[in-house]
Amino acid sequence: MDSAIQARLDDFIRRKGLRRTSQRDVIAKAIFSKDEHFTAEELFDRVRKTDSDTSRATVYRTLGLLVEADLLREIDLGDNQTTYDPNFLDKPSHNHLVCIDCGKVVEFEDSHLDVLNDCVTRRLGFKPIRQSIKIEANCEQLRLKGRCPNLIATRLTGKRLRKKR
Amino acid sequence: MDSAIQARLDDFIRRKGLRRTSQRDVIAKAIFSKDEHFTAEELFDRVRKTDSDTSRATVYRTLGLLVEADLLREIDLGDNQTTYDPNFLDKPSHNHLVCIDCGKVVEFEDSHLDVLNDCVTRRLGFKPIRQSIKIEANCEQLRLKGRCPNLIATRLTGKRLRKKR
DNA sequence: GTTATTGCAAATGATTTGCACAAGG
DNA sequence: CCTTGTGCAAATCATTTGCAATAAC
Repeated sequence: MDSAIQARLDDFIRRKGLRRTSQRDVIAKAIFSKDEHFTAEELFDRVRKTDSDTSRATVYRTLGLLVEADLLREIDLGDNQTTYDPNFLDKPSHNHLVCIDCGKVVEFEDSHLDVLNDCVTRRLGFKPIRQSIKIEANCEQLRLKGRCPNLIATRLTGKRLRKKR
Repeated sequence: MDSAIQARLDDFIRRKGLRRTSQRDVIAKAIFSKDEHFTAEELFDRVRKTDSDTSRATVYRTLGLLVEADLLREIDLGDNQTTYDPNFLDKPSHNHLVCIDCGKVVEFEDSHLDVLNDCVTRRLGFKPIRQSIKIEANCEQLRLKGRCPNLIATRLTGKRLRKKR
């Protein structure tokens, strides 16, 4: 994990009068050693594999902490659980495209979108704080080539495909 | 309720080999007599007040039906429940601005955003299906005048303010 | 030593579902 | 009639919480 992130976390913990614990370290490391999106449950599995006996409750609590510290952002991908995105530190205003066919999530940035969002918001008499754009789309790979490598992987694991419960 | 909507619903029901029931009529009327966003629970209350003894389960099931018929759209306003928006028939590509201070939701349309979304999606090699832009913002009313009429109403009812559960 | 943190299991809250009965076509 | 729809209560599922035990500082 980037030491800059560790520093920001330490800082946040100190300013809040909280405590640095082994569980929090383990969780933060598990998160920021990748740039993948994840759900609480996925993170819990990852943490469990790595080492400790950190509990599910602590994972949830730490996630809340990291979101508050703005090291992590909650995003909504349309399944019914919160997805966490660790990439806002590097790309502060990216957005998400979700493939309806295979569930793949693509991040993108477009400064034009930012500008327009800003304009719209001010025009309506508000001060913009945060925007989230989610585009749902169909896979061109699938349409053109009749198959999509990601689709197969997704179907195998059952992960991340819209689960209309 | 608009007879065009009734017609579309009838059509959908017939094509699917389903049945027109009094409950479905009551629920559809409750929804489309207003242009307000609502949650399942709010709709259930509304329906209960109007007349029948329609059950919560039927409300949920009918909501699913109407979404499938594309007469209604699910949107995510950041509280932890699905909000339903009946205004996509009139404004097929509007988006939502949510005031962080008072919870007010403002609908807006901006053709530039549509165009850009479309470009971005194609650039990434996908076929755009649906986009949802949610802008979170601060109330200018509150900042400039020190008060916001909507805030007071919201606090009184406790409805629709972000409920970080 | 205090006070924050953790793990556990039980609680929550929105939504879904199984089933026996009721009602469209 | 035959099948779909409904109400009810119980079940789910992600997430939160109360509480006694544990660990930071």
